[in-house]
Amino acid sequence: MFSDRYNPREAEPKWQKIWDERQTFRTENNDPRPKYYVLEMFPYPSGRIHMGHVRNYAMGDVVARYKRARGMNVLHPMGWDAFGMPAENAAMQNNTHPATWTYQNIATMRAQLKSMGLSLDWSREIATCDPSYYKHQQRMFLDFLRAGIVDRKQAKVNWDPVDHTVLANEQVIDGRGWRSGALVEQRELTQWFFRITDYAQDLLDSLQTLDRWPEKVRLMQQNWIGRSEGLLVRFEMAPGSSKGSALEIEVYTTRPDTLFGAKFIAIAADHPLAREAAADKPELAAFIQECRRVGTSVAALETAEKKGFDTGLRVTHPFDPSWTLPVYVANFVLMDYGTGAIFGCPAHDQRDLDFARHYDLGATPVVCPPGQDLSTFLIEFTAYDGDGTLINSRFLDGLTPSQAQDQVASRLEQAMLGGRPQAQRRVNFKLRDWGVSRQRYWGCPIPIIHCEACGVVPVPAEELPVELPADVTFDRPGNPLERHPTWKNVSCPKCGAAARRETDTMDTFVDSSWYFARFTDPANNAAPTTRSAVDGWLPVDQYIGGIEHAILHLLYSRFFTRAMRDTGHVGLAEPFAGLFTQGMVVHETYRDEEGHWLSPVEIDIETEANTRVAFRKSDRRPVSIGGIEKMSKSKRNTVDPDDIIADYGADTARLFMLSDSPPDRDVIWSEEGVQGAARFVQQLWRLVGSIANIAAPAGSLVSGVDEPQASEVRRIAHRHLMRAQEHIERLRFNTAVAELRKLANALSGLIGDITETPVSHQTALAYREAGEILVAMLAPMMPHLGEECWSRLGHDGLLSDASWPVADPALAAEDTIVIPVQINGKKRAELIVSKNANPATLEEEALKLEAVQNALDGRIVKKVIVVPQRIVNVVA
RNA sequence: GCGGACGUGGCGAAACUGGUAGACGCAAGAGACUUAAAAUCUCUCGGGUUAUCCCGUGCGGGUUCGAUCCCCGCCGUCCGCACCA
Repeated sequence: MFSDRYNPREAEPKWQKIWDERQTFRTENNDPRPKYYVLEMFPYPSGRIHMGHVRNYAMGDVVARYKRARGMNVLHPMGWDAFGMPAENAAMQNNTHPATWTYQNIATMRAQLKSMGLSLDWSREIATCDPSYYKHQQRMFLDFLRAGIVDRKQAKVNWDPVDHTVLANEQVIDGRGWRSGALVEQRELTQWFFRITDYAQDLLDSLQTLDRWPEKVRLMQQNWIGRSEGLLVRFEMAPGSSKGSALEIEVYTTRPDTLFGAKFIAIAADHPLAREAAADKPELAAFIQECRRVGTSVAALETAEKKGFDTGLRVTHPFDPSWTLPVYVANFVLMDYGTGAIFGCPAHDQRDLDFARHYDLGATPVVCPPGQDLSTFLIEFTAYDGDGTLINSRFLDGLTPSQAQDQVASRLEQAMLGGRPQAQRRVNFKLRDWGVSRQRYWGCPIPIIHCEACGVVPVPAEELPVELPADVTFDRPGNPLERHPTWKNVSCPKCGAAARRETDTMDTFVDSSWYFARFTDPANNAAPTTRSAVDGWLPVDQYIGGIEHAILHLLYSRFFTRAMRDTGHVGLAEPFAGLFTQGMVVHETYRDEEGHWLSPVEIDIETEANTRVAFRKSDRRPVSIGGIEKMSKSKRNTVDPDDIIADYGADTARLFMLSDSPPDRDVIWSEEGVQGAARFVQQLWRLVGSIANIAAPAGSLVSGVDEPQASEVRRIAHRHLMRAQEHIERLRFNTAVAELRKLANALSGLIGDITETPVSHQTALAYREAGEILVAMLAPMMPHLGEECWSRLGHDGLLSDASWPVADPALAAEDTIVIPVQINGKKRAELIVSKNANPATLEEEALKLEAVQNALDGRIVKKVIVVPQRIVNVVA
């Protein structure tokens, strides 16, 4: 046969154009078929797509195309997470406007995504930086404000003194601003907050309902929310101790059972009492300053010694008026958890022990481990935090810690101090309210006006959106909105007096917290959502993205959906019914003799004596092959999707991203792997060609006709179809590809065996059916090849409009099966039997086998275990 | 420190719910075709002094007729959180 090669360079643009012209993937809201919403995390328009995008969108597209073929009304939209700092950084560096930069990137990346042949409904495209999007976000901000979900309060934030802006915790590296390198300061600023903590319990409880989420993500969110049950206990100032206003110190503890082991009280450096005590103690004031400076650095926290400063104050033990405890300011106590004060029990908390050893405060054990002799039980270097029996604890002696906790709580709830119960049970969360204020330009303006007389005044709904001014400068650090000559000067909507516009913008995570809802009716100009549309489409049936969003984006979206529900914008709480977190794309790294990183396109790899060696293309100098790492610009181990698509075609790139590695694990990009995928594309093309050559054009298959060859073809086609379906349903794309390869191999083998031509009518029809099954199976992964093959098989319409073949289990079933026969658990023989053979027959047939008798060697059969259709095990 | 995941050929991996370990592929080797190369096709490919046998899923135990899978204890790798009282 003459050259029969599939040419993706011609075919792919052709089919993309046809899909586009016929609006094949446009989705209507009022379609009667069952809905399926598949969504991949939308990209940040950074400039160009990378291989991670290719992997993410290839997976989503398989699901979308598959569900579509199975007769569902599939929503598969795409948009842009378009606000954010890189646009401002680019503006500063290149003197372009953030909007220009962003929209250029969007245009580039849209074209790249289109070249992948994704079945997206582009008519629903949204960009979060578009006023038609953020207008609704501003409206919801005001709805939330009215509903008490938005708060304005003072908070400690990371302040970069060089760039004049607040930084997120992630942007502070070793205590320094990631851009400026300046030491970050802690500042008290008034900021806007979303009251996510009001939803903490529900966000935690509802994790249990997310049974199609990875366990790992649920656990991470659970830990992040960080619920703990404990006790608030107030310690009275010892007589003559208090010089200031405070009469007591309130601590939070989860271990009230260890109260008789208390040796000290420690308060945070920012505790009001610490400040008060520092007023007449310069050394203490200096210590507090020191704590604040070190406070943010993670590295410093790891190594920091437990340090404190004795305030000279003393408090009384709640159960013994004659027992007083010293009060320290300590560097390891956090102001923003619990009450910012603790009681220290050195024997049963390692941090307290470290601290107590430093200041010689003692460590009386009060919980004795099981089996330990209490007279010899000593705490030296390691605190004991396990279970046991209470000792040295007066009325608690002999109880378990949990009994003692309850006992202490009950007693102190009864005891009165200053006219109130001395203690109170309290559930505490690590989760903090979500600070959304950012002193940046390229974000959604917060629609608020500050009036001298009226205070905080919402921008009236009819004046939304509050649009970003276009004429801004980036020649200096800080917020361009703040120094814009006119933008912030407005009159108060309430009293008409001169007022000031809020110049902070929203955290970009707000933008991505509801875009999935907006996709359901992106053209609604009057409201963020159309209830009939959003309630019909949500939840997202399958959400796919990187694990790096396990907490932030996914938790914020869960919160935001609840807030939208409580303000009437949606009718549910959980936006994502199914979540899948895909692995990264990784690649080998290369360095030249000077240690400079080299890109894969700069080198050649050869095999010498069974070892792979690399050379630089330009001068043939040796290159060392390094570890396999996440593709990154700094290590230069990236591969440009455009290059791959130009060289091999989108289908090959997609196929490779889906094969070999399980989708939740990292996939290693390799030239050999891509070539293997490309070979398979060609193999499929040739196979479909062979089938097209023998297939009869008309007539229909008749079941029950005894034509072994036809039955065999149908059997393998239906069997692999069934299995491939299962793999796709479970998002096991690597095994789905394997199933496709098995079918292709089997069909190639059968076709190669054909000696008689022409084949019988039934056999020809069976091949035709098998060919269509093959093409249907490959199409979700390789859609362009799918269409090309479909038309090669003689179809006029689009495969994208055709329905999925119906797998027939009866046709797939085999009449006879091979069953292993074991003796004492070791395989000794095989038994070929009818599929439906009953256990008695199986046992009888197995024992008759010569191999079995030989292996038994005269031993007496004690027992025979028969698992029909699986195994026979002879116990001798 | 706390929490979690993972550990199978030279490599990526597969194995349903405890039932033939290594499917499918990559790399490698041998051969066919070709003037040659590419492409394609055929065969081999966990280990063992070559077998109707033995060993083998990180290591050591256990449960079971039977364990990659379940239980206990180690070792290693990776990830998340991290002074959260």
